[in-house]
Amino acid sequence: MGDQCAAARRARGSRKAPSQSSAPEPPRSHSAAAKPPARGGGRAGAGRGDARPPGEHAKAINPRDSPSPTDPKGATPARSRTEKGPAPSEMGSVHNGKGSAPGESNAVPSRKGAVPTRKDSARREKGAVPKTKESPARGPPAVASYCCTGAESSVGVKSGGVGARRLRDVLKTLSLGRQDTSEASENVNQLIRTLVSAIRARESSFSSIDILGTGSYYEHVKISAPNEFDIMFTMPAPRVELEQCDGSGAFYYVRLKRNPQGNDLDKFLQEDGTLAACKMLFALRNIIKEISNHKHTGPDSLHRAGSPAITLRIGNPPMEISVDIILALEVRSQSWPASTQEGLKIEKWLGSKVKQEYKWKPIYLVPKHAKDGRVLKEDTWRLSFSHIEKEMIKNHGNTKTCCESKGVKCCRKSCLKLLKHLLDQLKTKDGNRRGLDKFCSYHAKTAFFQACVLWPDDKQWLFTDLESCFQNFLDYFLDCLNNAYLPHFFIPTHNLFSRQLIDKASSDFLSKEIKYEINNRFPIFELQN
DNA sequence: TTGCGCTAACAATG
DNA sequence: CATTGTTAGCGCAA
Repeated sequence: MGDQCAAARRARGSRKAPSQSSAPEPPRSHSAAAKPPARGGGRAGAGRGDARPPGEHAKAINPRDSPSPTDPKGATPARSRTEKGPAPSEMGSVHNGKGSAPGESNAVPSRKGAVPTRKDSARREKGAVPKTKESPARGPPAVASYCCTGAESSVGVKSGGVGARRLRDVLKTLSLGRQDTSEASENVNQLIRTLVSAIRARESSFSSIDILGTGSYYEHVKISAPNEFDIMFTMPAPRVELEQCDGSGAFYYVRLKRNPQGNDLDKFLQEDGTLAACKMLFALRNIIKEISNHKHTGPDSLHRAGSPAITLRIGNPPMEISVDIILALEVRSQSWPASTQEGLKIEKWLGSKVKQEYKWKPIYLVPKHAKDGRVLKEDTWRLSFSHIEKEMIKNHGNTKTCCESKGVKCCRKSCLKLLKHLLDQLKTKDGNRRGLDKFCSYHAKTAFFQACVLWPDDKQWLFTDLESCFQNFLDYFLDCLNNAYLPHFFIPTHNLFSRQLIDKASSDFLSKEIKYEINNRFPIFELQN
């Protein structure tokens, strides 16, 4: 999926010289307790004293724990920016969202929701970095934010400093063009409307499917180009019984509760009474294939084994769009499975009321093979919470007015976009080698939600603190990698970074690459896509 | 089913 | 940098 896109455009350089700037230590600090970190970020350094958080912090800068500062030139400066480099990107990963992981869950570290906290990070990687406040880690005055190069000056640059400015410039290049979006959405909507009406007419079992846009485009966090659309075809299901089929708590066998008069799904039942995911997917795929006949790519490229999606491609290369159709059973009026019990810990962030409302919503089941060791179990279904994820991203503030025209703008979505972009670029650069192909945008999204819980307050995500917030977010992501622990947001026992899913080598490699980017002010962001 | 009102996000303007 | 106009998506009601 994914790919380049037209985009190469934009990007121009022009940014001011690096000057110094520095932000007075970004507040990164929040220990798990979440203190208000951010603030301060760039803006004036005013009393740094106060701004700094308690905890450790210090790392304010870049030298973060990375073992090697990689930074060659000592402190600094100036980086050459290559302004133009090709580089297609896009995380191709939209891949199947969550990975499939069998039961794993390996040890879930005890820190439950808490998450690592930067102390953890500090300590891993040799204790080297001191992190106490005044003594920043490595010698140099580290100061100043990663953005600034050695110079210390802490003078604040207004809004954040050079680093912040660069990040904002990067964000700008990630935004979707209006014209492209307009054309893409029209084509996609047209396609979907056609498909749905044909499917409804052609197969009575599918007569009540409905459309639910999910994924980054509909969450407004799509980056670079409107070239990937995820659309669920939801199908109301009668009451069902779920039988967990592995230890992850994400995969299930589905049985219909007795229903005297039968129902639309009967034809997809197997002898043991379970609902055959494969059969349903197959039926859907056939209809889609007939309808979209030849027009879109060849038939068999439609569906990747094990993936819940049927992928259609429309348009031509410069602006090719991939549309993922995902069949989903909608189960309502049933409480969520036990494995979700400890998940969705959003009380402090969005509030218990909101949580309760979410819990009343249906859950979805998408056809996806569970992998047990090396055995593929077919006809299993995976829980999907795409609708809630979309809702949370849309309504992401601790206060009601977050990001409203009248309210204060936060940088949550920006941070997520930047992380996605970073992963995309790294994958592109390394050609998905060294295991980077195992990472997908769902990891970024999950880490994002966890970070929102870790730092629930809007004040911890002020847009003016973009730079330090992004730093903190990356630190958290690195912690997850290093601890091999990134719990699924709704199913905490499902560890997306378990060693079974992501081997140590892959995770160490990604971790190293990210640290390098951090320490060198994200040279990879200079590449154009 | 259609249309209205609202929001988020672009894009142009100054 | 703030303002304003435009568009897509979405929920709601006629």
